[in-house]
Amino acid sequence: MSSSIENKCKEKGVRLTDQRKLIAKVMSESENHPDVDELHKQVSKQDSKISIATVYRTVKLFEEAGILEKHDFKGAKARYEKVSDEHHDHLIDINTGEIVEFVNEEIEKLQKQEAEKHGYKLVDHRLELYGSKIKKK
Amino acid sequence: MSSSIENKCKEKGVRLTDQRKLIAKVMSESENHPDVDELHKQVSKQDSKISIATVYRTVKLFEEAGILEKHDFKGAKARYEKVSDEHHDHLIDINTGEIVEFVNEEIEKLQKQEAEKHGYKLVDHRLELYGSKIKKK
DNA sequence: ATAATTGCAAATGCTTTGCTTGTGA
DNA sequence: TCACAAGCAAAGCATTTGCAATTAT
Repeated sequence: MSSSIENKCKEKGVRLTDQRKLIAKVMSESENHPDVDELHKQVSKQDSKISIATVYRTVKLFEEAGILEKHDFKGAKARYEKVSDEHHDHLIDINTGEIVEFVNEEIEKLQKQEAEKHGYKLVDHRLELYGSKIKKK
Repeated sequence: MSSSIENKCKEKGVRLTDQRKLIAKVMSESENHPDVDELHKQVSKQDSKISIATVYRTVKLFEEAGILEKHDFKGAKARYEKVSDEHHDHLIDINTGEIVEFVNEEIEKLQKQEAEKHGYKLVDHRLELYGSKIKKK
């Protein structure tokens, strides 16, 4: 069966090679925003010949096609996730690197207002929260 | 006379060399969040022998001493600004790279709440707005 | 005096690219 | 078929680092 990302490739007319199908599959199933190295490690399990250059080229291609989203979190390598229907921001665990996704309409609205206040149309934004787990007693 | 950053260096026991004094002076007077290359270009006007490596080492040192703040805005090289008394976030003009600083207590509060909602103590955050100027008619 | 700092060039880490061979539509 | 993609190694870019010479305290 074809992965959700593979389907998006078909919709967008992105040519499907074995390598791309594999990367699409791994990213479709991934829940943890892998970086390129991790992704390469994963796909290598199924195709030991796949080159890291191909992984780089593919994530870039998918990003430009609006299929993957790239994140440059503080002090870390670029990480990728599949684009989802609704926008969300990220809360990053500074101890484990674990990521929690969240949606906060109130903040979204205030951002737009803030930009307008300065005479700007809000085109894009980046909101990242960095925190440490509060331990339960 | 000594610049504001130079004074901070004295307070924090950071050894002052001619190169550091110069970088301190330029950054103290700078209003536009320069990247390392721009900064190197500026200081080179007064000391043509200063090395880019020294500029890199110095901004890093100043950052670790809490004197400068580093920003990795989307798709650009690292830019630096002097640490100011009150925290602020940034609105970046996607056409010119110009930066508008803003403070929004409401958003700050909501960020803290959002983190807590997920069981995290908010330790740090990054909020960047990217926009384009609305032209007046 | 002497531990820290500089300048230089080489090394690094991540990412991109040129080129030749291979392949999907 | 044949424009496009893959693999490899080399190149690119921002940044860091080893080392010998220099300097601040």
